[in-house]
Amino acid sequence: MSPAADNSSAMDDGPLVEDFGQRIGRAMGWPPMAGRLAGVLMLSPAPMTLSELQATLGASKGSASEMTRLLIANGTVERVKVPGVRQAGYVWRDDAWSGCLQHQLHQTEQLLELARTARERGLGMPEAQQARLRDMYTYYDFMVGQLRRLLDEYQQLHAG
Amino acid sequence: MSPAADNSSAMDDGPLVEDFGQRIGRAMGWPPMAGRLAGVLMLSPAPMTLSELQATLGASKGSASEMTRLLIANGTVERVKVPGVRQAGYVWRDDAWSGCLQHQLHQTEQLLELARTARERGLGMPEAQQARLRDMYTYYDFMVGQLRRLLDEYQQLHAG
DNA sequence: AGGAAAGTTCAGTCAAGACTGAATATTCAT
DNA sequence: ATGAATATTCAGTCTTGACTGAACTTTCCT
Repeated sequence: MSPAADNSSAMDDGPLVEDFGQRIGRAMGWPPMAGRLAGVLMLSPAPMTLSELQATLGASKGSASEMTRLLIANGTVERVKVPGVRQAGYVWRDDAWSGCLQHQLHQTEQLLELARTARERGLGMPEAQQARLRDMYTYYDFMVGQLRRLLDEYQQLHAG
Repeated sequence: MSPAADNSSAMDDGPLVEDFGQRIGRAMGWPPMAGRLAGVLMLSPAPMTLSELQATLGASKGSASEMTRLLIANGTVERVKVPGVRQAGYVWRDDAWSGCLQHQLHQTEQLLELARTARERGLGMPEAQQARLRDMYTYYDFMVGQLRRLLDEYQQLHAG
């Protein structure tokens, strides 16, 4: 956090952070800046304030704020407040990856929902087409069930 | 295919196809047009030619061509050729969804690779940061393993 | 072989969406 | 309560990437 935050040890993770940014960001469907932010926070030894993040990323205040909120919403970052210190700190969560998995599950659930309505709307169609829609439903149904299981399993492993 | 392809039964799946397009396309990281194409082919009773697709989608020739190739590369669509007929037909594959899962696995493998190099590059860092990079590696390692398993399992179920 | 139909490529145009920054709202030490 | 520090919002700008269409290459019937 502000007073003691000497990030000298993190010097020149730049390229690494950029890679993270581009690739994880894209994989998660985030804007690039969110990925870079994730990279920075993942490698920061201490919580960072908004303005430190802004400076490190070379981003605007608005961007830093919005991307931070996005990562919080996705469960990878946590906001910590120290009483007596005005500005909040942001940290990479220990259970960040379980948050990612949860996110993936959620997305898949949306598609299952889509498949369900599609199957219903397809009831008047010839059998061949209905079969296609049924396949889709079956697939997403399978995936949702399995991802739920994976999430459980991962959380078990990670609790110990 | 051309001569017999009377798509009248498919009339006004339009909205459904649009939904598919927007949502599946996005989920898979495809351009919207690829998603719409997937929707059209999934609901088509017979193989469709490039120009039929172009007309149905209201797209350009170039777009129809490139999006078709993209779906083929992703394993959801197949190109069928009938000798004596010049133009090729395009069909939604029966094992399309297993192709999607394969794609997801492949993407995750890329991230595992990223995590692996990150972990190596982080060897000089303080323990706390190394732990973060190890977590990331552990996560993707877990996911790759599990997705491989899921792919197997899904293919089993779908063979019968 | 010849050439017309089919398919691909890619430079250019256009639209979606990421980022900025200044205006606005909120917070909290005093 | 007050106001200075902190954070959010959003209209406008700029970047990225999707789509078009015409020029080019390939295919394969005759």
